[in-house]
Amino acid sequence: MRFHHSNLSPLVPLLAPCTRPTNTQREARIAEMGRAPCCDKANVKKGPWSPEEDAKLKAYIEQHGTGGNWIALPQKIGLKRCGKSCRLRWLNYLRPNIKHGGFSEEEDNIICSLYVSIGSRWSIIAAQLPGRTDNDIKNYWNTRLKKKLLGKQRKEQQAQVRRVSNNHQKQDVKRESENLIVASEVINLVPYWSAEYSSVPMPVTDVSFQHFGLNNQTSLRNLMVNKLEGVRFSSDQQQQQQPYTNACEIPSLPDQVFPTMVNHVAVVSNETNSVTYQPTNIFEGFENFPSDFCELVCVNPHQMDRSMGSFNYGVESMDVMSNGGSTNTTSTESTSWGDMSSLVYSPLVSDYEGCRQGIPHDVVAFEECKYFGMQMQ
DNA sequence: AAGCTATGCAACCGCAGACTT
DNA sequence: TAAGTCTGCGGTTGCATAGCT
Repeated sequence: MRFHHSNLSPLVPLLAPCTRPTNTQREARIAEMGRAPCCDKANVKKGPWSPEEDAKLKAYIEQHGTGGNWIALPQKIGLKRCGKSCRLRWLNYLRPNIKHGGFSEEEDNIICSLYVSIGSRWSIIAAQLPGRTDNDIKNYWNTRLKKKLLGKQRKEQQAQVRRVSNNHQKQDVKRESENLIVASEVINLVPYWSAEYSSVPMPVTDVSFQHFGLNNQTSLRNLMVNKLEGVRFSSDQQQQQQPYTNACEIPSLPDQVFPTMVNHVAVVSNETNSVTYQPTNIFEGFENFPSDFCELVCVNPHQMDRSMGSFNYGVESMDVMSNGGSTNTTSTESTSWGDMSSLVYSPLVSDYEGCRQGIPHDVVAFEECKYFGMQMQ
């Protein structure tokens, strides 16, 4: 266990008298007992970096490396900066081969495609774009790309509303709305690993990506179904106990799979804390489901991700109950990305820090891909 | 030219998880 | 195994500047 004297305020004796502590004393005690601040905030400089600071940091890291300890780094160099600040400056600005601005159409598509698939996991997205930082991509998405896509999305929706208004049969409206999902700009993005983007290196893993993109209705449906399926919505108990260890094992889902999700819901009584099951249509209240979903996917995929997450939690509770109240180990799998340790590394990683100290980002992406039920070969 | 608003981007913050002792 | 420490991530903030009135 490491002990930093700097964490202890010299003003506070270790055996303080039992009087009401001042704020300073309280903070010092907290520092003693719990998590220490990463740096002495009173003595660190904040704000933009000067060229001199940049030069010092760059020169030191190029010569000695980070030493695996960002906290100690600024002291060694003589910088009055927080270690985290140094790390950020290096990763986002000073390290070699960083590209700033000037995102190409190709990069736009990659970002959008991945955002739709995995949400705001910028580090994973950045790992697929050599020279780009997660911060850069995040900023680019928030300031430009999102607006760009929203503009296109609105046009699509307006055109679609006109088409749908001519269709009076409910069934047809539903089918049409589903097509809207697929037709929307975001969904139709060509998957970045397709041959069309030949200049972008294909991820090389044991399992190569083939159909990650949501470029057809089946993929989209599978995305949703598998996300739900992944939390054992199916009545197939055998399948419930067998998490997919390989995306190849994800069964192709029959067209009738949606009706199986119209099932039962756990109702918790506030008074007795008992749980009962009531038959329900889980899409109740989602009469506009397809278009709602489209909006989530196209306008705020991250929100969709969270929405699906709440689905997960709801379903997990069913899982627990269906086991007679015993904890079900599989429920963890449905909320985490699972154990990735057995998966292989891919050479397709950004070069810095040995892929951020060995985190196989594209493997994470693969896991997520698997999680979302994307098809792979 | 001055003031206001919108935009872009660098940097900060807090949290979670991994690692270490 | 528990608790301290460090790193990395995503969300947010604040400043500089461009564009508009």
